[in-house]
This record gives sequence, structure tokens and C-alpha cells, in this order.
Amino acid sequence: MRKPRIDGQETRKQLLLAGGEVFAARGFYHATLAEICRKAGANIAAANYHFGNKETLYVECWRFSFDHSLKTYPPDGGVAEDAPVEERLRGRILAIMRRIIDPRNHDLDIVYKETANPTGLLAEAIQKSLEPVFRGLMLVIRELLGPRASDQQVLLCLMSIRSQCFGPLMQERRRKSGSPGPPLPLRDLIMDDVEALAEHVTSFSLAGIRAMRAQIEKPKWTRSN
Amino acid sequence: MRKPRIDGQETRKQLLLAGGEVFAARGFYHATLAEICRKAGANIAAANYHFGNKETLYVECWRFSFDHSLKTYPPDGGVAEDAPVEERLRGRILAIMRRIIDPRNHDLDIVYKETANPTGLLAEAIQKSLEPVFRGLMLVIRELLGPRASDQQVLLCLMSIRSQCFGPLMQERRRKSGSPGPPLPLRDLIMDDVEALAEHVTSFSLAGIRAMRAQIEKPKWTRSN
Amino acid sequence: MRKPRIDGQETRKQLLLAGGEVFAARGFYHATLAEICRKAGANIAAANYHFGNKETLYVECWRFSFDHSLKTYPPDGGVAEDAPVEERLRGRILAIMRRIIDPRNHDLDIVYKETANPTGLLAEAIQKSLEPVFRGLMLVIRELLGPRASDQQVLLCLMSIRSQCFGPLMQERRRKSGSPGPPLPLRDLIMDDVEALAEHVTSFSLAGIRAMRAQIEKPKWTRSN
Amino acid sequence: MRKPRIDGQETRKQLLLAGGEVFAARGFYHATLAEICRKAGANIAAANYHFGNKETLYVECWRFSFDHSLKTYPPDGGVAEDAPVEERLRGRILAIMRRIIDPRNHDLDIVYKETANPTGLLAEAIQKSLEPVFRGLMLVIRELLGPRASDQQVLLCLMSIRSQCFGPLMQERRRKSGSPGPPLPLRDLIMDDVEALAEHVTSFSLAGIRAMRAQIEKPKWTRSN
DNA sequence: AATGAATGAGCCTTCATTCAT
DNA sequence: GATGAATGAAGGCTCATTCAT
Repeated sequence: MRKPRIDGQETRKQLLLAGGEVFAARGFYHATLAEICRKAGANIAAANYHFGNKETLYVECWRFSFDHSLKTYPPDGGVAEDAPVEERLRGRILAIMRRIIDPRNHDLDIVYKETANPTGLLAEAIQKSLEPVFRGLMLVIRELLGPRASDQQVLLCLMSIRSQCFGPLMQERRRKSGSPGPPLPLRDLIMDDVEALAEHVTSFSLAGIRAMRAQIEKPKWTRSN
Repeated sequence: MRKPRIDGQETRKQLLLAGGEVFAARGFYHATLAEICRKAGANIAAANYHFGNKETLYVECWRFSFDHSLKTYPPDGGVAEDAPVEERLRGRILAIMRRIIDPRNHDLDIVYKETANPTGLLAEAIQKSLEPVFRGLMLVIRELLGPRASDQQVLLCLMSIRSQCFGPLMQERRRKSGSPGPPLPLRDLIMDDVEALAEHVTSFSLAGIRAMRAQIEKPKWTRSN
Repeated sequence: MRKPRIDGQETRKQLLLAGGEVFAARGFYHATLAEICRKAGANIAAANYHFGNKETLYVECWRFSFDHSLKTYPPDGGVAEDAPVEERLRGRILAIMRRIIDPRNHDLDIVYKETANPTGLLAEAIQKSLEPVFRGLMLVIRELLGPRASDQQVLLCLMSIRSQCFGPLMQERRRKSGSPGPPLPLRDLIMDDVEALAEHVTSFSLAGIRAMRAQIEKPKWTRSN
Repeated sequence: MRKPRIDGQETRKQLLLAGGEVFAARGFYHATLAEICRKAGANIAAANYHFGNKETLYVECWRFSFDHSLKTYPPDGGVAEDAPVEERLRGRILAIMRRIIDPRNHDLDIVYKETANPTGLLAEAIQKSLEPVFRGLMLVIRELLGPRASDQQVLLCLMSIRSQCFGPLMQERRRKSGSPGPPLPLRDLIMDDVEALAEHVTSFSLAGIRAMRAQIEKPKWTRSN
């Protein structure tokens, strides 16, 4: 009753796909090889055959998921480099949100779970792969804040935008995970229209950034006012 | 050789305190009764004796932690009801952040872990206890947005502020948990000064809200522009 | 269906006894907690409850076995300190052999298995507990060799005696372990009479030691002869 | 991408060599086919392909190792049959010890491990191949003991010599296996000079045998003394 | 009231073996 | 002839829970 092999790497790929799902849904510790292998249609020993142990499988799943994610959703959102800076900000915010919302995408879910219950196994991998994303966002923010903005001010704005992108993920995941109900009415309306959400975050943040720029460039009058 | 107990409820209280710590640090699934009981200086069977099972202990720990948290940090931040609305917003944002930062406070950590790995056990409790907090924040936002704002617009702004308050928590926790390093420089400077962070979130968000109000109240001109 | 507890430490003791048997029969790696617990009439988790892990159980079993062994068979064989040196040698040799032969004794079997497949867990324990035995034997040998014997000469004789004591153990164990048959005829006759075996080793070794002493004290004549 | 093989039997030979090493180092149960095949530069399935199962490989490895061992170290130590009997004893003792010490030789290590954890697979093979060695030694001993010695007396002396040859192996192997330190000082001095060790065992044993012969041939005077 | 002792379920991992190529 | 892939069995360990005291 051995399973016929269409491709030698097929089982491995199925394990990576199933692992991405399960690790995203449960996190490293609560995920079980049994569930992953069942979803992949493989024996429970297959995971250890292909990846040696659970930890390696975890890292490989994230890498696999991240690679696919990056291809599908380029960080610049497909907006041209010479487009207006507001457009480029909108593009980047939308790209992040689409990555988060896409149910076939698991890399950011895994990062989220990893942050909640750190294993330390993804620390390096996450930094290496997310830094470019945030660095690109930072350049856009710096451009919007003007040349006199300090590093700390740029980072504060980055935090604000970043949090608005990732924040809704928490609630969205609870909805899918079968939690009883939304904590507040109307939430679903928001979540079902990513573009509207991205539009809000963009305009909300643009206003915040412009206010900060105004304060930077006219500190005396602002105070005296 | 019985351990002296002035009050039979002392062990129970120690279990609630230790449980708050451990559930906050590890989440429901990864927390073990053994660790909780060890920290509480109690036998491993004490948890089940006092609370019946792990699940009940979990809910009780959160409730205990939340009650204490609410007393220590009233949602209005101690700002008078007749203070300017901007001050009341600043007060509420600062109150949330202080709750998060306070290392003796565990309720929001537990909520965070619960969101990452939902058990469903806290859904109702969280909603009942957090709703007043957000509802208070919503009233302030509605006041700032003006009478013509829709529910959805209020909720969008609530989401923006809420995310900016909770977002940094993720990274802050990673720092304490012994994760190697900050993903970006200067982060520590921000986290060590909660008031500065709250000030940023407040002014950043006030600008966002005001921009939205401007758009609400002058829809024609905005459109025609 | 919980097992009634006559004594709280009863299970622990049964585990130590069963562990001694199984570790002696199979060695650390091939011994299984399942077999030990079955023999002890305990659940497979009981071993981990009482000892934490297999390694600790291993060390404790050896210690338990060694303590009992040392009480039952004092290294001097019960011979008075002022008895003739030949008698003291005979007593020590007989004590070692009785320890080895006694089927209820497992400490030397465990040492033997540990030597074949070292875990490193017993290194310190063995040295601390066997050194006194061999040191006592060494003093007797030095007395027999005379004051002019070098350390190395004493150690060579110690090795000769020691090997003659332990050597037969190898074959004896094979007989009990169900190996088909003795490699040579008449072996059983020897093994069934420990006293005769000890007598042989004593007189054989005394002759060897005396010959060495003769060579030490009359080196010129021996050579010229 | 097939690995080039000049001779189809090359892999088989490499497996026998690698198996000898690993079985000698770990014994049958603790040795793994994976390690053997890795050392042999072969696929993990090669072992079962060539030998059917682990047990057959084990027996074949021992046979292979023993055949080579017997060629390299003839039991008589290369001493002529008409040499003095003491010389012939010395030759045989030295031959055994050299076989044991030679790091490329594994057959006696395998026997040692087999004795510690018997599989029963080598019982017949060992007897058939070791009996000639001990039988040769026995003839020499009988010659030294004289015509009036009983079989049992010959066997006792055989045991004494045999044990002195094999005994040090236990400690020597522990030194190589990375065990921390020698149980007694100066041991290394002894082990590093096989010839000196063999010389000691020879003269020590000759004295023992001669003493036994004296007792055999003058039983009355000895008793009356 | 409180606890030491015990247990069953479940997990990750190793390993010899087998199958299809 | 030879091997990559896959699998079932078994082992050590963790943990929430329960029992008897």
C-alpha cells in the first residue's frame, strides 16, 4: 500500500504547504506533526525523513511561505517608483494588507504566532525578510516628513502605519478561527473591503505625517500658537 | 508537616497571581499547571482542587488580573469629564499604554496570547470587559469627528488608535522574552518613554481624525477638487 | 483502578529494584522504561514521576544496587585487619567474586554493561565507589610485593588479580542470558564453586606476586642465573 | 547520476569494513544501519540489499573481521613449535594482546560487546573460531602443568591467563571512547607498552602455573608443611 | 483542606525494513 | 544492481487529571 510517487519532491511540497497552514493556525508548539502529515497525506515519519525534525520543518515552512508571499505581493504594491509619494504609500499599505488578508498566505500569520510564543527559530529569518519591507516604507515616510525629520520621528510614524496594517489581523483571525462573534458591530463590513481599509489607513496616516511635518518645520509658531 | 496557612484562600490567591504571570507569558496551551503551582508555592494538585481544571483557572486568572488592572488604570486616564476632548483622548491613550507597559499587569498580555491562540474561553469575558474601554474611546472619537460621522467611520478611527496602542506591545514583549535584538534601531528609545509614545499617537491620530472630519463636512469641495 | 499504596516509597523502591535487574541485563540503551515499569508493577509514567528521566533512574538504580552490595559484601571479606596478609588477599578476592556471583546483586553487572556501552553517567559514581575496593586490594598487594616495588609493579599485579576476578563474569552472564552452551567443557564445575575459584585465583596470584618480589629483590642474581 | 562502481562487490566490502567498526564501537543493538551505510558511502537501503537484514550483516561483519584478524595475528604468535614452552606461552599471550590493541582489528571488540549484550547470533561462530585459539593455549598450559594435572586445573589456569589478556581491554576501550579519566594513576603507562604488559602476564602466570604444578606433584609435603 | 502518588493520552523522534523506480 | 522515498513500530518524555490519604 505504498503511495505512488508522481514526483519525488511532491510529498516534500505537500508537507511545506500543510505545515504552513497548521503552523499559521496553531503556532509552533501547539502544531503537531500528526496534523501536518495528515493534511499532506503523508505518514507521520515522512516529516522527519524530509526535514529531520519539527524545528527544521518550521523554518522551511516559513521560508517557503514567505518566498511565495513576496512574489505574489511585491512590497511596493506594483506602484511605479516615479509615482507621487502618496500613491507609493498607498501601494505599500495595500500590499501589506493584501498579504495579510489572503487566506492562502501564511507567512505573516506564522510571524504573528511566533511573536506571541517565540521559539527563536525564526528570529534571523524574519528580520532578514521583513526588514526590506519596513525599510522601503521608511524611505517613503522620510520623504513625506521632509529632510529635517529625525530618525526617531520617522520610526514613530513607521510604527503608527505598521500597527494599523497589522492590528486588524488580530480580530480577523479570531473571526476565522471560529470565535463566537465580533466584539463590536460593523467590524465585518470593514474587514471585507480591504481597499477601503487601506484607503482609510493611508489618508489617516498622511494627515498624521503632515501634521508632524508642520510641527517640525515651524516649531516656534506652533508653540506660540 | 502541613504548610501553615493563615487563610485558606491564600493559596487560591497565589494561584491566581502566578497563573496570571504564566498565562501571560506563555498563553493557555503552552502554560503548564506545574509551573503555575511551583510559582504559587503550591502542590500540583492544588490548581485542580481550587479551580477544577485548567480552563476554569485560566478564566479566573484573567478576571482577577482584569479587575486589578481596571482599578489601577481607569480607562479615562484620570482626566476630568469636562476637560477638552483632546485631553480626554490623550488620557485614554496613555491609560491603555500604561496598562500594557506595567510589568505587574497581565490582563492585556493574556488577551494578546488568546488572540494568537484562541481557546474561546475568554471570548465573552473579554468582550464584556473591554467593550466599555473601547466604547469610551469611541465616544471621544465620535465627538472629535462631529455629528455627521457614520458608525463605520468612527470604527475605522477606533481601529487606528487601538492598533497604535497595542502594536508596539508585540515588539516590546519580544525584547523582554529574550529575543535577540530589535528589528530596527532606536526602538528602545521609544519604548522606554511611554509618555512620548502616547503623545505621538495622540497628535498623529488627532490629525487623522481632523482630516477625516474635514472630508466629512466638505464632501462636495473635496470631490470637486 | 488506582493501585493502593501500602507505603509511599514502595513504588519507588520497586522501580529501583526492577531497574537494577533490567539495566544489569540489558545496559542503559537497550533497557526500556516499559520493561522496568512492568516488572515494578507500575505505570510507565511512574518512572518519570519519581526520577524525572531515564538517566536519573539509571544512576539511582546503580547507587541503590551498590549501597546494598557494599553492605552485603564488605571489601575486606570479613577478614580481620591483623590476619596474615595472604588471608586478607583471599578474603578480598572472595568478596569480589561473591558480589559478582550473587544473582540478587546488580551493581557490577551494570558497571560491566556501562564499560561496554558507556553513557558517561556512571563515570564519577563508579570511580568513587570502586576506588576504595581497589585501593584496599592495592595495599595488600604492596605489602606482599615488599617496600622496593614500584607503583607500576603494584598496578600490574592489581590488574592481574582484578582481571581474574571479573573475567569469569563474562562467561557466567552468557550462561544465564540463555546463550546456548559453554564454550568449553567443565566450565560449570568451576562456576558453581566460587570458593574453589577464589582459592585458585589466590594461590595463582600469590605465586605471581612472590615471583615478582623475588625478581625485585635479587635483580643481579636473577639475571645472572 | 549513478555512483561509479568498478566492482559490484566494492560496496559490499565497504559495508563489511564499516560494519566492523560500528558494531565494534556500539554493539549490535546500538549500532544503526544508517551510521554503517554512511561510513561505507552507501545508501541506507544497500545494507538490506546486500545482506537481507541487520542480523546477517552483523554475522558477516564478524566473520570478515575475524578472518582478517586470524591472518594478521596467528595464535601462536609466530613462535616456532619447537621453541621452549615458556617462549610459546609468551608468543600466544602477545598475539592475543596485539589483536586486542590493534585499532584496525574489530573482531574481539565485537565479541566483547556481544558478551555484554548477547544476541545469540554469534554464539556458534565465536565458539568455532575462538576454540582453536584457546585450545592451543590449553595445550601449552597442560605441557607446563605436567601430565598429572586434571582438566579442571588446566581450565583454571586458562581462565587466569585469558582474563589477564582480555581484562585490560575494558579500560583501554574506555580511554579511547573519551571517558573522562583513568580510575587509577599510572594506568596509561601500562597500556601504552603492550610488550611490557605481555611480559608481566607471562611471568606472573608462569609463576602461578609452576606453583600449581608443585602442589600437584608434591601434595603430601605441601599438606604436611 | 490539601497533597503525594499515580496514570492515560499524546507528542516527537529513531530505526529497520520495504516499495517503486 | 542500486537507491530515494516512505512507513510502522517502539521508545522517552510531558502534562492534565484523578485517587487515596
